[in-house]
Amino acid sequence: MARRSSDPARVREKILKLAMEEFARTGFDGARVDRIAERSKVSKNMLYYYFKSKEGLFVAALERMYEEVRDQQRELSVRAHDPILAMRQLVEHTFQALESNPNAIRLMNEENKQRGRFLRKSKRIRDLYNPLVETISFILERGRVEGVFRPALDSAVVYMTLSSLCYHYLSNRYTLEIALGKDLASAASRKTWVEHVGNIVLLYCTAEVPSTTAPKTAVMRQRATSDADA
Amino acid sequence: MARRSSDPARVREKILKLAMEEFARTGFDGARVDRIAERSKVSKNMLYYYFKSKEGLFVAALERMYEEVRDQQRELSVRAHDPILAMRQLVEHTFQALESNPNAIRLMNEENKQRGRFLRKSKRIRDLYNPLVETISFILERGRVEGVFRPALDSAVVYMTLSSLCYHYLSNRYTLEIALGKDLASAASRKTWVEHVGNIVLLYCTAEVPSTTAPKTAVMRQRATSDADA
DNA sequence: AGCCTTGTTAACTATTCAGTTAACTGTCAT
DNA sequence: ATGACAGTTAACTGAATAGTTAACAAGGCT
Repeated sequence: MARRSSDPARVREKILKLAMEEFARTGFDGARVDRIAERSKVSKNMLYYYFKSKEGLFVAALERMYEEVRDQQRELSVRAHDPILAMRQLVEHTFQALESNPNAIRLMNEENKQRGRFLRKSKRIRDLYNPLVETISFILERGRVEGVFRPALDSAVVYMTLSSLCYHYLSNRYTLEIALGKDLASAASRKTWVEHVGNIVLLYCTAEVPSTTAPKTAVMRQRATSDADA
Repeated sequence: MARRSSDPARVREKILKLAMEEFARTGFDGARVDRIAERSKVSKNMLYYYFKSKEGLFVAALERMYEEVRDQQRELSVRAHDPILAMRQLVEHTFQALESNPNAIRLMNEENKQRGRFLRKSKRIRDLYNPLVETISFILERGRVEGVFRPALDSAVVYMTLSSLCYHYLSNRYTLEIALGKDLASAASRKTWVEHVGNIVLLYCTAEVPSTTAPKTAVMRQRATSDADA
């Protein structure tokens, strides 16, 4: 026994991956250290060897998740296009990113449930900037210069608006379905919602540059295709 | 021992109240039956006597929470006023209701985390309709008749929009603060955000009734006071 | 060759937790 | 009055859980 695996880094990595799954699936309190060990096919003490405690492992999982999200958002480069199209693509990208990474939503929810107590423990996470906000700034500036967006738009507000609308739809699917008696899981519902989010964000960005009516017309031309509305 | 309390209903009620606290604070997995019993100052078996199991207690707590939320929303009667003002008041009310009832947010989050598994167990909850959607319908209709809102607005979409924007701000405060490096807890931030949500929703409701420009002007007059934006 | 360091296992421990049991106590209908 | 029933308690049980220990195995350094 105690045979040496070829590659310790890989073992650590495997534990981390399985931990992310477990923590995302069940939350911190629901997660079972034994289960993570079993699934990683290493002895439980390995988790303690590499991560020191259940909390240590959770923080490591969170950090990794944030890094993955950042990398995913870095890959986005809608920057080339016209601002209205770019903003619409950014909304779509944001929604798709969240949709395709449910673990990220669940881990963030867990973190909020714990009132940010784990975030406080990780300088690493606190230092991880969010490239999405920069991308938004870029698009807003471009739009302002071209005269399609109003001036003095705050990228943080735009970020919060679009991410709230995308995130909540996915994160609170079950209670929303109860409140509305609608199915939100279907591809059709999702598509309609994403279009709605795009409309809303663009409406906000283009509204009231009182001298120009041109931009608004542009948005609405696109809106026409989508607005049967969920 | 085994002294008889004056009022069994009150005992049951006390257990339920403390259970709501505990489940909201720590989630289902983090909640401790012993702790609820201790705080309710009854023996643990009382919880099992009245609610059968930890799950039974959780479902009862959820049901109660939904009833409270519904009652709270019933009390709202912005119906009298002009539609634009009414919508703005409705947004404010929604935000305040969520803000003043953090347990509700936490229990709903828990329910979503569990993929609606407890909702499925409670016909009671599934039958609890949400009066807010009706109120929105009412305001939208009024607005349509008066020509300030566009026709064919879907109340469910308006509901999802405003509740996402209010809920997410409160529910995901910690991760949002990390992403943006801003304080969202201050009264000032909250006020600005609520105004922003009002603006966005009204923008959506009033946009593109192409013949009339009057309503838009009305919205914007109000917006002027608020839009330093978060 | 020998030994220190890193990686690894299996078995153990102490505690915590959901749920159970058995006994007891007032109250109310007969 | 009496006995069934609803309400209540304290103590118990068995399983699960986070974390620990001791021993050991393979490379690399001297």
